[in-house]
Amino acid sequence: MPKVGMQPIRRRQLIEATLATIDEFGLADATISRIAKRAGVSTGIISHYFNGRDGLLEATMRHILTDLGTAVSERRTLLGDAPPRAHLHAIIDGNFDRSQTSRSVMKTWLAFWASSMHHRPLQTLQRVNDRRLYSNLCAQFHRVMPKHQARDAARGLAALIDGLWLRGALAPEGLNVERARRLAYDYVREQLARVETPEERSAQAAPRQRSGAQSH
Amino acid sequence: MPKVGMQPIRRRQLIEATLATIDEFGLADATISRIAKRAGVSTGIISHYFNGRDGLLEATMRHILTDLGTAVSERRTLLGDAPPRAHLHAIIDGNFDRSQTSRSVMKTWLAFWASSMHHRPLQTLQRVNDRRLYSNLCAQFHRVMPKHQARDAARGLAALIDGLWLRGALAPEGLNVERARRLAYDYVREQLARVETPEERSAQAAPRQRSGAQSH
DNA sequence: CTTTATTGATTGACCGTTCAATAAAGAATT
DNA sequence: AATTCTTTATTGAACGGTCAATCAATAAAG
Repeated sequence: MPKVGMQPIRRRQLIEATLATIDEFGLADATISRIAKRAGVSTGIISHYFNGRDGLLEATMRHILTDLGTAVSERRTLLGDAPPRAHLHAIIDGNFDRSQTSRSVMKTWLAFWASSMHHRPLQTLQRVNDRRLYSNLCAQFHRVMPKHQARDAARGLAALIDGLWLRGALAPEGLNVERARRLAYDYVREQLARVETPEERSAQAAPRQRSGAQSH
Repeated sequence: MPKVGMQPIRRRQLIEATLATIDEFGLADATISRIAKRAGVSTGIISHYFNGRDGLLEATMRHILTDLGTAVSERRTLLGDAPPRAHLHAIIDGNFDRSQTSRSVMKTWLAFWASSMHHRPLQTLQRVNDRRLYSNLCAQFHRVMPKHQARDAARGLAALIDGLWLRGALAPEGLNVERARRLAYDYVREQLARVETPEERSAQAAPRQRSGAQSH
């Protein structure tokens, strides 16, 4: 066997260079020649390891998504069957993990969001991720409130997270992670406090869950 | 004077064609030849009326922003000094106005957001708009709560609006305008209800009710 | 006639991909 | 230990294609 083991090294280098290049020039002007130069390799190597520019971009998005998934599940596995609030906080914290809140990653995310509307492979990745966030949130809220209410709480929280994140990416001062988390926590608190609000309570009287009363 | 008065007609045509083309192909592939073909004119006309592609894109973003501003202020001028809740609802409604929730406009918005990170003229427009939304919200919340609390309420609501809007643009089923407005209304209600929460009350003293008794 | 409106072929720049050629690292052989 | 040998790694010039901008020429309205 000859010179081997370069693949994982080059892939990491190139994905890193892609993030930096998108950060500096934007997705449209992140040409393979710029990316290759930043990674310190020739352009041909990109096609060799990623089947061209599109493959590299897709791999870059996959990389960020994997980091996000890890950031969330690392926090949640520690929790076991902790109360919903703890899991919701863990999901929030994962979404605002350091790996997701650097300038280059936020910019790349936003670029991919826009691009995913017209690019099938990216669209698939983005939708899988969206649904995962939503259904994780929904499952936790559903532990303490009826399904229709849990759905709305999840929709609201998912939108709030994405919105904080989006505004952080666009704001000149960047994202204030601590404040973003606090605002999301507040939203969780309000939603959980509404569990037994007068309008919702009128139907039943179970102290913890209302497992019998889920009509749409 | 010879043949005159084409400018406003062509400008409207071309902006409309730009929105449709971005909707269909995405910003990166919205070439002047595609836009011109859709508008039924030649490519040269774009440079003639907009000083090139960038000018057309900037004018398109300006056009959407103007519509947004109109949608909001039309609703608010009717209100006079109505209570904060009414103004906040008007701002929400304006942001979810029909002119802002069509597929092509939402897609274009998202594309411009991403692009504005690397393109000065778009960045300026986008930031002016961001600040306008934030400070409008802030001013209304501040009428019934201390400034620091109003700021957080405004930050949260702004993020929620943008997030709902973003997720609507990306979701396969599109944006459910009614539901988005309801979720935003709910957020407003919760924030206004917190006006006299124990933690916040220690400094102030205004007559209000406790424990979730809101009027519509 | 004069000015505005409009065309569309041309031009120059740049981009992604390809591929023949070269380098380098281990394995096999001597 | 020196030598081929073989496979992977890597280069970068060449190619075909596309795009935005330009501009000389034409059309049309007063």
